[in-house]
Amino acid sequence: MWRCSLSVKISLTLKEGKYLTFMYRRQVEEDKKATTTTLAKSFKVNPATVTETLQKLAKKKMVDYTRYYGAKLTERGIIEAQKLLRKHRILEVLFVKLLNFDAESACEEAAKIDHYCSIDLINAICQTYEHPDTCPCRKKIFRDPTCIKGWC
Amino acid sequence: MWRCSLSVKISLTLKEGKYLTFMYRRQVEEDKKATTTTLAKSFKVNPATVTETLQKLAKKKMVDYTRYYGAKLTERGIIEAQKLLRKHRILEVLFVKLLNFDAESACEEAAKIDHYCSIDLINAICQTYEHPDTCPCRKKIFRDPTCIKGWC
DNA sequence: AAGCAAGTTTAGGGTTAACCAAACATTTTT
DNA sequence: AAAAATGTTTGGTTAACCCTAAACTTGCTT
Repeated sequence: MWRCSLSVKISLTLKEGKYLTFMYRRQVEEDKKATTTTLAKSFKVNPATVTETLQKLAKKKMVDYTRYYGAKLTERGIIEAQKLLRKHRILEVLFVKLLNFDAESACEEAAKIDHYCSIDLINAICQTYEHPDTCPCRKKIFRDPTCIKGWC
Repeated sequence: MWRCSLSVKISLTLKEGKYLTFMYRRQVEEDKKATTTTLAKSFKVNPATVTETLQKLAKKKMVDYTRYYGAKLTERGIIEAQKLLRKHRILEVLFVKLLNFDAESACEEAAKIDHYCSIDLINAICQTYEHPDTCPCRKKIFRDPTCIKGWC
């Protein structure tokens, strides 16, 4: 949830968020393109559904979408994806460190709730675990400037 | 998510779950009735919406609903409400003990995600905190028979 | 360069979960 | 027994998902 220059609140639906993080992993972390078909297979939906969601994300300025070519995350899209991935990965850290979950279960459980967790909650966990910079499977956890390290 | 005798999966929507726990607190913990108006005010919705939801809960055998009289949780409704309240309160324990949240913030954060948390996750937290029997505001946390205490 | 296959989009739907307003029905209160 | 309060029905709306089938691009192949 953020505001653009004209103070219009824009928020992402659950699936939109999932698409964004999926695209981020592909585009930024793996330098591969996420095609309509890739997304469709991955989310087990009809390609038409992917196109629809991509167009919605384009309306929200999260991706640059070109018909038949594909979609690329915008600056905003990248920021949102990083926020979501941060939530996801901080939760994974919690589940592994506190509950001794293996990385895979941690990921599954995190995926169920990451979208619904507030930033405050995530920041509190982040602080408790001393601002970890990687998740259990070594992927990067992005910094949130409002989540400040204690000055000790 | 459970099955009735004919193996038909029945699950509760987010709001249905919220109604159930609200009614439980009223009916069982406070011995007051939850009227349509009470629910409508509490959830800030039109009374018509409450009636609709109550009827859906009745179809799912979670409440006994009588027009103009009101609704009472059934045995199943009580069980479901207890499961949900258990999730909610275990999360509260986590947030207070691990993150030093105050009881109120813990409740708010728990409310955002309790519905989406799996039983496995909740049980793991429950075990980590040694099967607490009360939440931060002293309300009862119900036992889940599948959440076994370590035999040490 | 033309044609075809693979991939993608459009068009037109469908479902479910939440809502609401207004008219109507029932209780309760006075 | 009216009036007031409360509850329900009716007939919508919106948003988030999803789908099939037909039409369209694009790029590859010959």
